[in-house]
Amino acid sequence: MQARIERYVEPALLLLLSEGASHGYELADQMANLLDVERVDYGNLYRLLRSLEGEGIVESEWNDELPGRSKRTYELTDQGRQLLDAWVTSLRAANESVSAFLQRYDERNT
Amino acid sequence: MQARIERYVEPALLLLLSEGASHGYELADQMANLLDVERVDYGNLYRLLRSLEGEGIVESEWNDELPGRSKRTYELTDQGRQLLDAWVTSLRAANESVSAFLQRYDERNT
DNA sequence: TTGACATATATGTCAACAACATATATGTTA
DNA sequence: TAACATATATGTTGTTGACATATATGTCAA
Repeated sequence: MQARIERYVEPALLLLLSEGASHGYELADQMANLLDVERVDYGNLYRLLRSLEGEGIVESEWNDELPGRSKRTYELTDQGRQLLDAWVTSLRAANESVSAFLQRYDERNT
Repeated sequence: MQARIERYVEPALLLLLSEGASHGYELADQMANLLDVERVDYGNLYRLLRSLEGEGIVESEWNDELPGRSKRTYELTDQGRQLLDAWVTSLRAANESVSAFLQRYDERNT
């Protein structure tokens, strides 16, 4: 039993990319840090990135200039920034709903 | 795109039952009110109730004393109360995670 | 120089969850 | 007696996330 926001990695991804372009492997680290979890699943993250690219939310290109092997670097599109804003609005509403829930619980368990 | 807590109806159900025994059809109304949604899906709610009964989280019995057709009335077990407590702990953590997320977003969008 | 490990990207599989449709029984009321 | 509300229940399906696996390349120590 573990309360979880459905598709939470998606807004986390958008937020991180809104702070600067990055690539999958690095995003996974940043996200684990942001969400305070052990680590996020690489496979699903890469799939999500490709899927978002298909929808015009992010854009990518291979980057060979950094040391190490080639990285596919992603950045947000304008549409992606809009989607992040929509997520934030929605997450605020969800958070208020949960706050109301917890308050109702606490009222009966003082 | 709609931020949603996974299995949110479950803790909502447990909270409502912790405030008093009830039956499925009535719980659906109370829950729509609690979660501030149009309405919850009856089918999935009844299935959830049966499933929770199988796990010893709730107990039920037919109640013919009220007017109208027979109702299967559910109440929480001790195990159910413990599960509610666990949900609350977990929801608090999730809420704090989302709060941190929103704060980080707001910092860059003042 | 090779073996072990970290970095980096990617696909395959599967169970669960929620959305939506449908079925059935019974009570109420116009 | 027809329409509607109450009440419980099962069937079906797409999406999501957990877990497993594959592949390529860079780094570093023995």
